[in-house]
Amino acid sequence: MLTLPFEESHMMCEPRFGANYPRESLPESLEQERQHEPDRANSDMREAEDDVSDREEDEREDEHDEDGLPKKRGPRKKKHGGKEQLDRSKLRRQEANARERSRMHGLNAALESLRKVVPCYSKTQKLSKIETLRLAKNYIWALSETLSAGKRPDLLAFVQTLCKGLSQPTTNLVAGCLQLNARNFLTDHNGEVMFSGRSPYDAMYSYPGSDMNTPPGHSGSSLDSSAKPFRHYSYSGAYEPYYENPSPESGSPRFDGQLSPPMNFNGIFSLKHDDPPDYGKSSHYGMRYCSAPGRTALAHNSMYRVSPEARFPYDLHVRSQSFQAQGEVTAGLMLQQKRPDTPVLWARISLTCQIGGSVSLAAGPASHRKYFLSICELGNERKFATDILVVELQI
DNA sequence: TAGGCCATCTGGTCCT
DNA sequence: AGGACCAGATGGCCTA
Repeated sequence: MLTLPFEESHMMCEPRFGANYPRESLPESLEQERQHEPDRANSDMREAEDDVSDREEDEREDEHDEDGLPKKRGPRKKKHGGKEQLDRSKLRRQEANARERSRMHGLNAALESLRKVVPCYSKTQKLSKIETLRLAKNYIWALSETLSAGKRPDLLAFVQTLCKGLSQPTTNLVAGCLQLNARNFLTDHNGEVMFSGRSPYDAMYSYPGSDMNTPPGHSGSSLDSSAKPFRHYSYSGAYEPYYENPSPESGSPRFDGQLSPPMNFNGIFSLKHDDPPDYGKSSHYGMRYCSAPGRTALAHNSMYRVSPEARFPYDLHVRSQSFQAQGEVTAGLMLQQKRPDTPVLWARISLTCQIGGSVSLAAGPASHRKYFLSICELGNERKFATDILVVELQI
């Protein structure tokens, strides 16, 4: 960013505007403050210190008290020696700057490694330092709570704990990050898993059945309707070392310092950042289609409507009227949130078509206001139109 | 354009 | 004495 090569650092060491900011122009009060509270002196005042220190020393020689006697004073500062000493002083300052720079880089590196082990790691959209620290604190807290509870927590409670004190954008990010991982385990209205695809994370890390891992007596959360699709907690990877592997040091691949927590391992950010520039900035949301190269657009005039079940202050917009469907197609549906102050924790979307073929529901992070539909096995060369699009959002 | 975030410089303080 | 650490100041970049 502003990093300059060390060779150029001497340019930065020059007084930035102190040289052009004569002390005579300082307000008297500031000048007095500077003398009596050196720790609060502004750096611009400090800038010229080197240049004026000798002059100050000379001026003090003439200071006398009310009785005309020389003021008592402490040990006098050593005057700058010759040019050599001045150069040495500058050199030491430059070295100190370099050390400080290096120290801050180390600090930033540590912060970066922290970013990688808290939820929502993204190379392209980094959490700020303060948000990283807050999220890390919340994450530790949430995991500690989970450990002391001895059972898998409610998703909502977990997310809420994670998001405490975070800014709204970070809150959205975290919530969305968690929920997108759960999209493959969503259930339809009958409670059946409709999408059996496996995410890269699933492929890498075996996922325990919730029934096997639910401690006795844990009959689900009080938010049954909302939590139902997430009975396989997407964020369970964070707990799996605890549930599956009693010893965190026993070689779990999840926290080897190389991988982000599983909840980040689903490409949500790649989706996000692969967006065209105008996509993310658009205030209107509609259908968006992401198809692999070579896939053919097969259908047009898809019709959508929000079912009466849609019960929230959202608008549904169709961005495009065509599907590209051959083999598997992923389409994106975006919703416009009328009340951005109200966090939406998850979305469930179901889609039926006039033609045959399996249509899977999908869901995404409501907080990102993007919902990706997976439409599989629609068949080749067959046009179709969607009949009903049901969107449910949990607020 | 204001505000947030950041890197850097800088001097003071503490520690070895 | 010198390095580490800290906090204030400053200016650049980015975004709403």
